[in-house]
Parts: sequence; structure tokens; C-alpha cells
Amino acid sequence: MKVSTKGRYALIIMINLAKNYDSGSYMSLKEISDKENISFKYLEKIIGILNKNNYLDVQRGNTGGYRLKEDPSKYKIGDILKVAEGDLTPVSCLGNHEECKIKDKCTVYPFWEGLYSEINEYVNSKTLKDYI
Amino acid sequence: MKVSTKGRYALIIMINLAKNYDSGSYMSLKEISDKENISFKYLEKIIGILNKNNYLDVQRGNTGGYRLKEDPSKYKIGDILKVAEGDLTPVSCLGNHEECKIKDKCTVYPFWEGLYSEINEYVNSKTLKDYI
DNA sequence: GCATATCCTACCATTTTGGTAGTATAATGT
DNA sequence: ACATTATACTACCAAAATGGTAGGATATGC
Repeated sequence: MKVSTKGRYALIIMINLAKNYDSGSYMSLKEISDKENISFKYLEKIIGILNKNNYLDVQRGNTGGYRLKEDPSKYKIGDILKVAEGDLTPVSCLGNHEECKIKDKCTVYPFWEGLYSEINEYVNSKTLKDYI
Repeated sequence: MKVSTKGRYALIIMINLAKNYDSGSYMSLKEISDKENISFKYLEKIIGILNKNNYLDVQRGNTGGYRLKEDPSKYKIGDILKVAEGDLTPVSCLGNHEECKIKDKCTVYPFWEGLYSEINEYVNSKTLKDYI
């Protein structure tokens, strides 16, 4: 029951960009990877996911980099983790794609539903702004 | 961020034993694996973990099987999952064995702490009795 | 003494994780 | 113009975790 580095690093990237948001300038990925001591190439892959989800303004070329599209308070941590991790359901029988067929007679199902609901509530109650 | 089958099956085993608790009789693992349609051999491995944690009364031989040591209300779901899964921390920098060295300057640490706290609170608030 | 349980150890295929490598493309400063 | 420094994209890969199997030893009841 672990959030993978994908999700954790995605969050780290986003927080770095949130800290840089007020400056209005673009922040390069190298700057983040240096500061956080995480493989540049791996971060490149992860920021690609964030970018495809339209979270970022991008400027290529020299002096380029990334910038949040909106104010840090607009980004719920739950959304960021879901995008990076695929989903946040604690068991695969929850969630849209693969809902359980025997959930009606499954006496544990309500337990997992309840857990997911608690997790969701928490991660959606926090935004990047809370961790600048 | 998934609970593995180890944890899920451990819970299923325990709930089956909880349902059988009032009868006072021993329930064989084969009975559970048949009913739940899960590999007997795999369940055997998992129940070994539960047994080592002293959760069960065991009777070997013919007509033998397993039985809860105590009333179902005494078993917190959180404990069962922790025993089966190792731990329930959402990131490895939490927990006893491998606490993070840079947590003081890590601006995300409080987020994970909070998430873990929510998870813990929920799973410890439920016992087997709630899912009989 | 046989049938039916648990106990225990070793093995293993598949999937996921956590990356690396290399090339193409775009913008900028000089 | 062109070197430099960014992002974009695709393919590959080693190690660990997951989800099991296999087989024999041991205990108990009839």
C-alpha cells in the first residue's frame, strides 16, 4: 500500500513549480532535479504526464522550462497523485474501470469503500498552496 | 497505492473465521478456499502469517482447522492488514524502520503524515465484528 | 493405519518499479 | 547562422515485488 515514486516525485515537481509561481518565470527541470537530487531523466518522464494533463505552461529552448498554468491553490493534491499514479483506490475492485462483480455479496466491500472515501476526502482537501 | 492480495485475502480469512466464531468449531482452510474461490496453497501461506501472530487457535489433523482466539470485536482491521502487508504507511519515509532523514526540510512530509493518520484512524476504528 | 488436516521450505513466472539511453525538436543569445 | 540549452518522445532494461505452485513432514480422529 505504497504511493510509488512516480506519485511522490510528481508532487515534488509541482510543489517546486508552485514555489516559483509568483515569480512568473519558467523553471527548468534540471533546476528541480538538482535541488531535489532526483534523476533528471526520470523526472522528465514524470513531468510528461503532468504536461499531458494540461497542468503546465511550457517554454522550450534556452531559458525555457515549466510554470504552473494556474494559481497553486487550484491544484488539489489528490488530482496530481491520481494523474501520476493512475488512481488512488486501495483495492482494484473499486474505481471505474474494473468494478467488482460480486460486490453485493462481498461483506468486505463496504470497508474498502469507506477507506477510499477517507483517503479521497483528505487528498482533495489539500492543495499545492498548503505546501509552499 | 494498492493493498495487495495478501492483505485482502488475510481479511477474507479472518472474516470467515469471525462468522464461524459463535459455533465454537474449527473451520478448515479448504472450506474457506472453496467458498471464496481462492487458491488453497496461497491461503495456506497467508494464514501462516496470521497464525504466527497468535491470532488463531489451531487444531491439526482430521476434523481440524482454525478458530479465532478471541471475540471478533477484539480484532481491529488495521492490525490484520498491518500484519499481512508489513505496514500501511503510504510512503516509506514514514514508519519506524526507515524514517526520513530530511523530513525537517521536506515540505511534503506533513502531507503524508496527515494521510497516514487518516488511514490509521479509519482502519483502527473497524473490527471484524463490523463485517460479519 | 488411512484419510484429512496443518506446517514449512523452496521455487518460479509475470508484472511493476525505477530508472537509462538516445535522438529529435524548439527557442535564445551572440 | 549557429552553438547552447531547453523540452518531447520512444525504446530498452535490471531488480524487486506479486501472486502464486510443488512437495514433503507432521499431527489427529475415526
